[in-house]
Amino acid sequence: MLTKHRKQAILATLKRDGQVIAKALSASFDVSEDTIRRDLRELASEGLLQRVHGGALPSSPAVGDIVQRQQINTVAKLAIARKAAELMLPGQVAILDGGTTCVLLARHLPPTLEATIVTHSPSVAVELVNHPGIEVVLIGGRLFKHSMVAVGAAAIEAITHIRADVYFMGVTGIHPTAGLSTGDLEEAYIKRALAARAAEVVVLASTEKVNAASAYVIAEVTAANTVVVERKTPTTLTDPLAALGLTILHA
Amino acid sequence: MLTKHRKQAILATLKRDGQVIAKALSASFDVSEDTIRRDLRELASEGLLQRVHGGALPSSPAVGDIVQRQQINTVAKLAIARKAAELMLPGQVAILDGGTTCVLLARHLPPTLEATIVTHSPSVAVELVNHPGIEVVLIGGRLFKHSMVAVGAAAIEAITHIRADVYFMGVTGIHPTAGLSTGDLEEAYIKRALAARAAEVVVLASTEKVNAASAYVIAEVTAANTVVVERKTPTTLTDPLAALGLTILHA
DNA sequence: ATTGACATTGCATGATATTGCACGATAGGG
DNA sequence: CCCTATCGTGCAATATCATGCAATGTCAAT
Repeated sequence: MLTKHRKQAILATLKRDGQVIAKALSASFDVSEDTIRRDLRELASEGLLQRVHGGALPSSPAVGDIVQRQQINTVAKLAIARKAAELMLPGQVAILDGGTTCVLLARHLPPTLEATIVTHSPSVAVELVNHPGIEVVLIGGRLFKHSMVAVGAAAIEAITHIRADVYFMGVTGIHPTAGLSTGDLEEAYIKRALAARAAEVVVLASTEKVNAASAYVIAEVTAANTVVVERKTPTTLTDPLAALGLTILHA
Repeated sequence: MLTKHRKQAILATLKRDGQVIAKALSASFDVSEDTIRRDLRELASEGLLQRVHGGALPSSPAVGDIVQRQQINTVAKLAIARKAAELMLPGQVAILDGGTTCVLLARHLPPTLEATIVTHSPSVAVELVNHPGIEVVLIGGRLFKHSMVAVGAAAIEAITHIRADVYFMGVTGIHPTAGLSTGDLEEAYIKRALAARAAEVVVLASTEKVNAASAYVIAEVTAANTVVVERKTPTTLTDPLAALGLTILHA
């Protein structure tokens, strides 16, 4: 058994069980506990796990949780959300996508604003319950857990009964030729349906999304779209989009 | 069991239940109460929880909307929710009402349960996102902010496309002659529609609801209903219902 | 094939962490 | 006010740890 293989196996076990115990590893690999301890120490120094008395734990808590995604790139997302919130006008009907940025947008709507928000995200809905002036319309459907939004035929059907002034869309990629894209097919359908029902589409994206493309295309990048990105080396990153006639707002 | 793992589990339990009891933790982790006390002391010194006699409470009171209502009669509601959670069977399709008790029910579903939950409450939906085995179907519609559930024609229409095995219903009043009632007309319509689409209806109510009546009637009290109430002077309070042939479960 | 540099491993040893128990102090309910 | 459950502390037993060192294995150059 090679050292490297053993370390890989340790990491695999850790990922599977959420923890590893030195004694158990020693037995299963048939090496001394000292060797395991050495392995764990080295893996810990590489940041691949977190050493604790008796074994080890994952260095970063379990992934996949929306709470966690919420914590990455918070500053940029907050800036984008604030900027986008300014675009809402009193009396408008706006569609809010799922995703952390849209939750932040909902949180930062002006407290005195009177408007209607349509959303297929329970998180956004919960966020808006305490806002006195916002009427909330919830789009139902099967809940896609990864991004926590309603998808599927029921959602598509419900969307056809809506007409909105503006749709705040979150995307995974904005690419000059690949267009607007996202990582899930069902979500792409939903976003396309929502975009079709709104007079104006505002895309919210941090600059890391610009020039990136995901598997499922939502729409072409056209002059009709407004993109809100954070202010960050604007010339280099947004030029490809500006060339397409997109309206670009820097947060 | 690693010490750190145990502490994480304590924090998770605390987050889930809103409180932890030293003795119960000692039993569930199979360590001495001293060890638990030490853990709680250390977690408290890190500001992760607040130590109290007999156990611990969250350091910062949970934020959110219905949290305030959630804090009244918590013990009874929690007991009811736990009892009702036991009624769920694998593979079933269940409808969950809005309301704090149903959120608690969602939170206490067995982690290994595989089932489908239909709900018109974004709060319940959000609660279930991290449950690996539960498929969530969201009923859309206009959001009634007071109780934070979807209501209106769109919701009624969506409900007609559902057939469920069981409907866990929250009510404001259970009265021998006035029947099951609630405080909002729209909600009453929704509850009636949901009840019509479920093979079995389980009413969740603390004893204070028994013999009370609100403005809008949902349904008559019939032998077909099961009522879950907390165990509290059962003879005096539930007798009027038992006389009607209701199945009564004491939590 | 041999040699030497280097990595890996297991063991011994002293250090540290964790745990359960004993005992007196304290808090809460009746 | 008393009684009981819970608490905090000191202490001893055990488990786990880090380190040094010697034995063994690996591999490339000769």
